[in-house]
Amino acid sequence: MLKLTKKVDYALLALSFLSQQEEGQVVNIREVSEAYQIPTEILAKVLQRLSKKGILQSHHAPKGGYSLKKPARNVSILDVINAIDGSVGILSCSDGHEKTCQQIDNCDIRSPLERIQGKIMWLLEDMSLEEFIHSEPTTGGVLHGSINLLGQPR
Amino acid sequence: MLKLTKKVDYALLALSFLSQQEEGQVVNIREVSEAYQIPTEILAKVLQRLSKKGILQSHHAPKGGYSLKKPARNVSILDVINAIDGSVGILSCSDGHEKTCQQIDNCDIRSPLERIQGKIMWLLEDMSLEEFIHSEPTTGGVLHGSINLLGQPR
DNA sequence: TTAATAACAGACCATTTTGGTCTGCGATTA
DNA sequence: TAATCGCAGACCAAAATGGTCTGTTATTAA
Repeated sequence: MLKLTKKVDYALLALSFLSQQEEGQVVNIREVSEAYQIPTEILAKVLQRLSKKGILQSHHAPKGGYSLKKPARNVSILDVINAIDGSVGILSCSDGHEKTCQQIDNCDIRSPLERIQGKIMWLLEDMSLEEFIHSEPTTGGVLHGSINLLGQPR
Repeated sequence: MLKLTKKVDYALLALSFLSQQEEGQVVNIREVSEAYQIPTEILAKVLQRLSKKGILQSHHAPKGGYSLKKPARNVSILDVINAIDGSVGILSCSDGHEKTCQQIDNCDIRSPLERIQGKIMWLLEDMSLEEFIHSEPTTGGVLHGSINLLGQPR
């Protein structure tokens, strides 16, 4: 529920890794997969999609690999999620095939949910890969301690 | 991706329906399921959980049913999601069993993701059921006019 | 007192989504 | 021209989710 897929995790890890490279440096899949213990085959797919969506530049040759196509500043987290998962949508009926939704006729919650969804998307759109990567570490054990991020002002 | 489950949809629909009742009025599962075409058995489970979590009051008798236990103003959307799905967490490794995460040792993205998650949770916590229900309708076609087109169809 | 009503409980199965594997092809360059 | 790398898609396995089935328990009205 509201969870990112592992593929998005892998994408963000790889992008993080690539961002740390020198300008123009290419990195191949194996290097990334070894750095983070990600199965190469699935990482390959992830990077392919990022490349197809214009986030990565691929160098299709020996000594080739991938590099960022745009500055990390110009890539949003939403871009990454969209590239990998298709699209973000908290509504379970927002798959473009609304006919399948039994509740569509008298659905009281659609527009409120759209508002929430809009906020989430704005939030994801608003954070660039650069900002994401240089995010200050939070203090350890946050997640299992108490989710004290809750009260944190934005 | 980042999608709410149908059970949460059902919960929100039911809560919306219950909010529209007069004070003290109880509604049984069948009435709700007919109003929205939701299978009664699964709706039963959803309402049971809401009741167990203190969001609904159950009346276990003939002519019984459910009613809101607290004013809609005092129930957040996050409360509802937590009641139904357990907990919200965008991290795929945040299940309390981190040992299973291969990337934990050199994970560059954990704390940034925690920040995003915190923001999302704040947003969900900040919206009450009352606000949710009385949300202004968005102009038609928002979903398909813009949001949905951001990613490729699957 | 008892039968009807409605919630409670959990095992169970089906479907969908996701993660991951396997196989082969295509581009580039040393 | 062979080695290295990405590209592509079929395919399978595992997990999450949606939904069904069977039965139990509490309350009330007849």
